[in-house]
Amino acid sequence: MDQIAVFNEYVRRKGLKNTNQRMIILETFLGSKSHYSTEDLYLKLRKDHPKIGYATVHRTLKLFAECGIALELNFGDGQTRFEPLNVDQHHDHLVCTECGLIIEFTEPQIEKLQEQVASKHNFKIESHRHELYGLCSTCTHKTD
Amino acid sequence: MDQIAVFNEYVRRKGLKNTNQRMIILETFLGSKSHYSTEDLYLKLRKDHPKIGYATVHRTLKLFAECGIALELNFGDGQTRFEPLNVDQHHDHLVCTECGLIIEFTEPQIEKLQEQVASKHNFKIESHRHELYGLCSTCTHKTD
DNA sequence: AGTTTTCTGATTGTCATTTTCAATTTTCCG
DNA sequence: CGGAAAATTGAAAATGACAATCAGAAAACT
Repeated sequence: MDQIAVFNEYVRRKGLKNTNQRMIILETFLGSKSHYSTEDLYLKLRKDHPKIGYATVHRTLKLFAECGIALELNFGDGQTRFEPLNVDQHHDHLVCTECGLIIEFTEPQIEKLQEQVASKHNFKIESHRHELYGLCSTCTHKTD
Repeated sequence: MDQIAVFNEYVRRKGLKNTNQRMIILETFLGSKSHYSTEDLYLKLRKDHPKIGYATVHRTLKLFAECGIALELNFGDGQTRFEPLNVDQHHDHLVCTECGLIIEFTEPQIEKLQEQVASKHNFKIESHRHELYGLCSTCTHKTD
């Protein structure tokens, strides 16, 4: 079941409606590897679909997060970002504090250790977030 | 060197001033295990020190973060929290999405794996953040 | 003590996000 | 199909956390 199917299923189950705007937003959202803020996606959409409002983009992104096909990211810069989420393949992030580059990584061993930590505290993990902040290889070698 | 000393040192080095308000805020901040938002700390302070303004609390917390005796936390609920930081002992967080309980944990092996991930990408870690969200033992057993 | 510099606190500004509401669109059912 | 009911849209305004402003107060320096 792909993301579009998940979304349609969610819409049906919740008695929501399937609109043109939502489909356009979903397709644009999925068709990129980026980590979009509402602003980013709104601006990108505006080129081809100038009628779609900011509020709609924002509400739709929240909806994506709600139904599990998008993940809300917050790198502490005051902008919530959303990334397309593939249920099977979770990943975490390396964030360059200099240039903003975002690298994704997975480390199954860390995931496993997390589970151990959680069970030690009788804690049931629903989600997690793991971000490493620092300098990417390019910025490390820059002379400021 | 304890946090108060670190702060005083920082103030001296930067040519800042050592005011009553800052000392009161620092003591109150250190004297609790909590993870304060500006609002939280402001309200707590107001009981004994109603003259201290919100802006001062906010600026002072930022100052603490700047000089390294506090850590800014962002659990994605739109509120930045600050926690007293002991330089020697880093820890991460388990956050209960139901009741807001925050448990601290440390896992040296995870730290080590992080370093490996970073070096794989020629990335130089400056800081990181690792949070596990889910249900604490109490909330797991609640019947909603 | 006097001067200079920083700090304080009330207020205002800013910016991302959320809500509002009238008009529109979709879905459902006859 | 057609029309009612319900949800959605988009522009605009509201909200809320955080940051900046500024005149008066306090601290540091001489």
